[in-house]
Amino acid sequence: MLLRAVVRPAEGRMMISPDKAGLRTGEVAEQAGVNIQTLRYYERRGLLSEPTRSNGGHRLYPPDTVALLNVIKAAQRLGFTLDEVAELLDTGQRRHPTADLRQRAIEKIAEVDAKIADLTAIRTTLSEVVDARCDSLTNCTCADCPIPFLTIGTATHPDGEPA
Amino acid sequence: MLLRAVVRPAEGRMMISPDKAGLRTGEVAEQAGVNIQTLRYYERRGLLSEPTRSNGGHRLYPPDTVALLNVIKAAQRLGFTLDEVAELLDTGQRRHPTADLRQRAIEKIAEVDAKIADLTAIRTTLSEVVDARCDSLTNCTCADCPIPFLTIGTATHPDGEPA
DNA sequence: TTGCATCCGGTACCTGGGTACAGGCTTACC
DNA sequence: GGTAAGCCTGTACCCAGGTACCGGATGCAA
Repeated sequence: MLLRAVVRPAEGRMMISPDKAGLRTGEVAEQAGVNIQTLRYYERRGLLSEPTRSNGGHRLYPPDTVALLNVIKAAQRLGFTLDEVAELLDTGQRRHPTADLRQRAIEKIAEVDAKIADLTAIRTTLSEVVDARCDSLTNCTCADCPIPFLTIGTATHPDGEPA
Repeated sequence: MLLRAVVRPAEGRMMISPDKAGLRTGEVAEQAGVNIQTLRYYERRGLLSEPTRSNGGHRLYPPDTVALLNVIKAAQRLGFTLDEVAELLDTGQRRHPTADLRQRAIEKIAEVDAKIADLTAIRTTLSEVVDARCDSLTNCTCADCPIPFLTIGTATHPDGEPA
């Protein structure tokens, strides 16, 4: 397992989990910076597998859960939906996933490249705007106006799916 | 006005708008690849200004509306919310917007740079996955596994706002 | 002037990604 | 054993960004 979470020693008396038992929802939520409800939401969505439980039914998470949540958050910020993340994680846990994982990775690279290209284009435009050559988004009076970044971006969703 | 829409001659008998009157909702929607409802939604949201009307109350859009919709769609794909787009467009139409527009552009550049950095990081990871060095997202057995792209991405939303 | 496509406003609904709340049970320290 | 923090399930709600549907009015060509 490569996702090694940094499990800090618990601080308050309430937050100390018994040795070896696992992290409680509050601990995981705090360390990962997410809401407790979000943990259960992710469990429902299949992003987190069902953790073990205490005798009383409280969830006890393995310590690498925090790192996993960071993976999820990073992937989300990069434009992957929760379904895609779930799928990727699921794929990553199967027996001989190599070919499948590779294929998904190849597809994702194309998407990522398209996004980078779009962002780079708009970044260029923004820079030129900052360089005071533009005074308006729609009524710019400057000569060789950079604003029509309109033409970019059509590659991000090549299949025509809405953004 | 720099947004020059390519106004194709109308094709069917139903879709011919009277000369000079402007484009009808259906024409705009079709040419821009959006739903008619979306046009009215954007109008409510302030992204499209209220078009002129026929005597009977039907909307008649200026021809550059199609190009404007392409701007909106491009900006959206790049992670701008409709509110942000509306604000930018609005700013662009004011009397002396230069300083304001520049400031917004500067702020956006930082965001865009962060996103590009994130995407570049994940792209690298994906490439390495494709290079067959990884067989799993969460249980990879390869030596110097690239998968913890977990650490990236925290710069995209520096103010802690959710993704 | 009829007939059909299109458009109108209004309202309700949908998906994705969460959050909040209620009412009750556990945990853990004293 | 008492007590407060924390957790449980279930359900409802929120926001963004659209979409769908309704009953009725318009546009326009034949």
